[in-house]
This record gives sequence, structure tokens and C-alpha cells, in this order.
Amino acid sequence: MQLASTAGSPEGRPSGRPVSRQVLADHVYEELLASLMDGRLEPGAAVSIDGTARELDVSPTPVREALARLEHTGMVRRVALKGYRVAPVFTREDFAELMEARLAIEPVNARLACARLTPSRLAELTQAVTDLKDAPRGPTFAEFRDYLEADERFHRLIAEQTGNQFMVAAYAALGGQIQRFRLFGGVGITDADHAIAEHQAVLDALSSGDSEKAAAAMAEHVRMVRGRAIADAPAD
Amino acid sequence: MQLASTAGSPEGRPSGRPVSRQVLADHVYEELLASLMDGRLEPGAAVSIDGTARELDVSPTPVREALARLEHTGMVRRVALKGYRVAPVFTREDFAELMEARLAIEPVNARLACARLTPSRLAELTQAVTDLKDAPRGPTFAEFRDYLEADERFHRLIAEQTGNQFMVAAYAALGGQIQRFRLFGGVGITDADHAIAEHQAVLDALSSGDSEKAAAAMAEHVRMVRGRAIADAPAD
DNA sequence: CCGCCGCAGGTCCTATAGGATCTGAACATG
DNA sequence: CATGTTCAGATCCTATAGGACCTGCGGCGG
Repeated sequence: MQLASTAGSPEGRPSGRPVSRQVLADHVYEELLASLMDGRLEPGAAVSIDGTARELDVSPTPVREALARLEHTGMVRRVALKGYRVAPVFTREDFAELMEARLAIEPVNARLACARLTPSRLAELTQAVTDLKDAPRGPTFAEFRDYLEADERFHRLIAEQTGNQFMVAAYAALGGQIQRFRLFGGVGITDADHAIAEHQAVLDALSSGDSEKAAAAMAEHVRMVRGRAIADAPAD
Repeated sequence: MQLASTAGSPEGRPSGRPVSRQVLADHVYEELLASLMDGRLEPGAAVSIDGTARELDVSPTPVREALARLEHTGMVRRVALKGYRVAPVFTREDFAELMEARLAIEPVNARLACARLTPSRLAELTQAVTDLKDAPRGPTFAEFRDYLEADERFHRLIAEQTGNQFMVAAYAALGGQIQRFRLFGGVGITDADHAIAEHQAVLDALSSGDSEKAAAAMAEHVRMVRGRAIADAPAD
């Protein structure tokens, strides 16, 4: 088994990955996803297949495949013969619907995760909350990027800890939207102190082993997020 | 604005769709999805890109795009540089997880749908239950195909009736798996009489306007499905 | 008889070419 | 001035070509 060297690239990989070779479409997918998550692509902006291919210096074929995958996540939308566009900005109704969905799913995740929590996973969750507390919260995006990442990681870890592939899939279908909303929903991280306290409460409930308490703490957290966003968000 | 005539097709569309032209990749996607839903592609079977392209008489490019979309539904799985395979058979654990996820999502859907049920939607739901009762239940697949379709339609209509795009997405992520399990999970439609009664109960609760009752009826239905499947399914 | 090697076919992956369509702007006309 | 037309560029969509990799099979040496 030798390293992949699909194209010329005569200099070889820096310290080549031994296995799990990567396909160009995967690279394009991750690149586009990062652009969407980081807000480099604004809602409504067109995502040209040919243009992206030129920008990433690949052919349109892998870009087309990456975008086809992205479409199913709701981050981009496609119109036949017209191309892809970044999904439009969230309205208040969208936000209310998203929170309703989170309320249906995340407390269940917390309850299931609590029942089979392992020490190593608990450590990861604790680390996420610690990162949340330590993350800078400056005004520019670069400065609260780590905060958002830790927040998303906390919720995703709980979903994964359920051990239920379908609950993970259901959360993943929402997770990207949650992240996107944080960027463009009009509410910054003015609620950091409250949010950190709520995350800590969820973590405490989980480590106590009381499933119902964990579910309740998560439900309370989501409700509080909803309440603060409604209070802060500008009228649309 | 004129009709699409992408390829030769000199005879034109039978009664051409005025708008919403179709792209080859869409056609391939629907064709593959139908094959998966109908069980023509068995779990674990390889889905060759080139082979599918030859079979449908198109180039590999649209097939690749269609498969990229299908991957995100969980119906097929992809291994880099090795191709796509139909997702493997459900185990008992998979089934238990799927039912857990349904229990988290579908009662919420019933409650939300109940709160904003329109007469026309109620008529559609009633029709679905009627179709369920009238559908043949013979031993061969062709004979209970309509039964499965009506069953899936009933649940999907409720999800759509919530008016919540995220709950629809969450259900859709499960819907395909539910359908697939019905085909290969080892349990046929021996439970039709019970299932029909439960669907009727959900419908009655919905039309009564009692949201909590609707949610309870749906939860009961899912629990009963789980119970019957566990009783019927062979040990794996 | 058993293991190794080369080869052919199939498959995946990417790039490229070319036809069809959309978009926007310049231009002509009432 | 308003409106319709034309045209060029960009874009989408599909087909095709070719390189890299895997797999199975027949032949050869031990």
C-alpha cells in the first residue's frame, strides 16, 4: 500500500497519512462547509460550480458532488439549471421552528446520554464547558469563533453519547442550522454568562446520573436560549 | 418560454410540464430511491456508478451526483475509492434505536400538527387511513406495496402538517429507514389489524383537536409497533 | 500440490470538451 | 422615456477520455 499521488504533486505529502486516503470531493466538501460555518459565504450568495472549481483549483466534477451532499443539509439550496445559493437568512419564524425542534430532540438526547455516560466522555464534556468559559468573546468573528465551536461541540457530544445513530442524524440535521443561525440571527454572544451557567447545569445533571434532571436542564437551556434571542433579535 | 428538449427526444413531452424542468441527476435519484424503497436493491449490494450509468443509459456524472445526495439519507453508504453499497440489514439494536428516535419525534409532530390542522389536510389523513384499510395484504411484495405506501404517507403527512421545516427534515431522515426496515426487518404485515386500529386512533385524536391526546395516541402506536416487532422478529 | 506473478477487466476518480440555458447590458423602436 | 430585441459572457449540465487502483484468474516455479 502506497501513498496516493493522484495528480502530479511531485513533492509528496508532508508526512503522508498512512491510510484513509482522501478524495478531492471530500476536500471540497469540507472547504465549503467551513466557509459556510464561518460565515465567509453570506446567506443568499450564489455558489457557482465553475467559480468554486477555479478558486480551489479543481475541476467542476468534485465541486458538483460536494454541493450535492451539502444540499441535503439545508445549508445551500439548488434550483435546476440555475445553480446553488446559500440558504437565506433566518426569519423569526424559522428560529421559532428550529427551537421547537431542538426542544423535541435535545432533552431526549440528554436523557439517553445520561444513562450510558462513560468517564472519558464526561471528561470531553467537561472540557467543552471549560473551553466555553475560557474562550475569548471579542466583537469580531475571529474572537468568538472558539466560543461557538465549543458550544456546538458540547451539544454534539451529548448527541453522540446517546449511542443512537438516528438521534445523532436528527441532531446533525439541526446542528448546521443552529451554527448558521448563531452567525446571522442577529444575536451575538451577549448571553454568554447565562449560557455558560446553563451548560454547567446540564453537565452537573449529567454527572449526577439523574436522567430526568439532565433532560430538564437541557430543556431549560433551550428555552432560555429561545427567550433571550427573542428579546435581543431585531424585528424583521 | 419553451419546453425542455435537452437531448434528442424529437417526439417531445407527452403533455409537457410547463415549468420545473428536470435534470438527469434528478431522474437518476428518483430511480435509485424507488429501487431502494421497493427492495429491488438488497442490503449490502454494491451500487456501481458505471454500472448504474449503463443501465439507465446516462453518463456516470449524473449518477455520481444522485448517489452523493442519497448517501446523506443513510440508504446507501460510501467508502472512498471503493464505491457505494446499499446500507446493511437492520439489527435488533438498529431497530430499537430507530424506535427510540421515532418516540422522540413523532408524538411531538402529532401534537404540533393537531394545533394547526386544516380540513383539507385532515381529509388527506383520512384518505391515508382508508387506503390503509383497503390495501391488499397478500404475501408477495407487489401485494402489500400499497399498504406500506399508505402507512408511510400517513406519518409523513403529519410531519408536514406541523408546518415546521426542521421537524419535517428530522422525520425525513428517519422515514426512509422506517420504510427500509419494513421490507427487510423480518416482520411482515401480520400486525395490520392492530396497526390500522392504532392509526385510526391517532386520526380520531387529531380530529378531536386534543393535542395531548394526539401525542399520546402516536406514542402508543410507536410503542406497539416496537412491541410487536420484537415479538415477531427472529433472533439475529 | 502450493504459493507467487503478471495481466486483463472492472471500477473509481478527475479533467476536459461541448451543447444548452440563463443573465445582463447594449441597442433599436414606438 | 419606456419597451422589446439581440448578443456576448457566464453558468449549468452531460458525455467522454484517461489515469490510478482493486480484483480475479491463469501460468509458472518451488
